[in-house]
Amino acid sequence: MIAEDILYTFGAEKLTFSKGEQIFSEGQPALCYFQILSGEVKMNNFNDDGKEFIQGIFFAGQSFGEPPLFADVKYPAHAEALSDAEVLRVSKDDFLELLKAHPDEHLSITKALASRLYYKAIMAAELSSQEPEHRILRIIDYLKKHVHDLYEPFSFQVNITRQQIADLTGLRVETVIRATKSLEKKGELKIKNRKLFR
Amino acid sequence: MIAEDILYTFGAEKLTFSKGEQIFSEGQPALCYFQILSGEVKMNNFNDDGKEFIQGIFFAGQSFGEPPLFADVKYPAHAEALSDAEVLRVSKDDFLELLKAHPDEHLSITKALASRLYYKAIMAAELSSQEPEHRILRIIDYLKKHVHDLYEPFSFQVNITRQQIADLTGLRVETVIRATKSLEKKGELKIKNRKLFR
DNA sequence: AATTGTTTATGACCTAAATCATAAGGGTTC
DNA sequence: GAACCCTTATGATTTAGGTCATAAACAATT
Repeated sequence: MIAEDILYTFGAEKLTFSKGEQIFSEGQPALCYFQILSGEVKMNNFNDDGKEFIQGIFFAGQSFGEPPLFADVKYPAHAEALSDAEVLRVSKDDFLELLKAHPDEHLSITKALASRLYYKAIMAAELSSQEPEHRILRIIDYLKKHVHDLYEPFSFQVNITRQQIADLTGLRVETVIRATKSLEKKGELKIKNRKLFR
Repeated sequence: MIAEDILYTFGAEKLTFSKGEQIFSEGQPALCYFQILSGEVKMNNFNDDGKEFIQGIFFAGQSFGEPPLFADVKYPAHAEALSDAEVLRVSKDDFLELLKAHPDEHLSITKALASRLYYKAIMAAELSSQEPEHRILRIIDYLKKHVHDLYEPFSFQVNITRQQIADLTGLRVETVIRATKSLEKKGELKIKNRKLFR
């Protein structure tokens, strides 16, 4: 996350997207840096039979879609506004100039990439083999700890749907519903009128 | 990948590991930057029932295990020498000094992180749902294109075992063996005395 | 208040991949 | 060259999770 005023001095434009709107698409060349001012953005893929996989959900203050700027590849996923959202956009060239001019901001981008890589590494190991219940607890714990900074037991009300959990873990809704019930029985989760707590 | 001489000016030590030796372990705090001079290194996890998942395989010239240096978290996986290997090691503090002093090297690290993130994003979508045959072709294509820079059909002799493919994809050896046979029938792979070609 | 759509819920059934067992080929070491 | 181990191979069986169908709870919109 880069300080707003710096972004503006490097030609940032403020864009607004309404809920459900596409920000960029899988396969497009990466031309811009994006940073969220307000709202939420998800990055996702669809496999051959239309099933969605959510790569990640991003919140105000976070940037997204930078890796292809550095790696010179096409976007590996779509980006879509999950709610009405305001986003700052900086062209690739300006962005690279900015990093040169502000080493401390460069470092903060590197840190953001590193922590996403950390999350992906954990999820990869998890997705590869573990049972549904493990996978579900892992994203919930990730959201709780790394996104919402909560640590008290059951202090976190899961604010995404069972369907979104399914799309983040590669499971099916029904499986998520059954697994969360089973997790409730085991005391790992609480369910208060349909809302999950962890 | 950072120029060797620069690493030495920042206190790099050359370490040698023999095949199978552990370089660091999951859960340890990340204290050093590592870059491979010769040999191969894999990063891996083991799940509750002992099944291995290979996060990635790294070759001469590549660095590994940097994300936790930036993200201030513990190692999410083990690192083990796949062959006898020589590795340069720089302490975290020296490494961060190095990045400050050499913005261009910092950028190359950022690029390395970005391209790994790209790979992880693709594999995550793949792992989440696709059938075994898809998954297998994806890592093979990744190795062919991004690691060995080959593009001619069947020019790439897959140099990892069926077991390692299984550990990279989260499948079982038997499934990999059956799927590769089926892929050969479909003309996607060739198998010449047990070796896979793509 | 009625309508429509989304989210959660549950049961029945089916299928693909894991599991288990067993073996043969090839490489390495003593 | 015997012993050992790893890799590839194949068949039989099991099972977890996907698939399909159906519905109730709730939210949003008219």
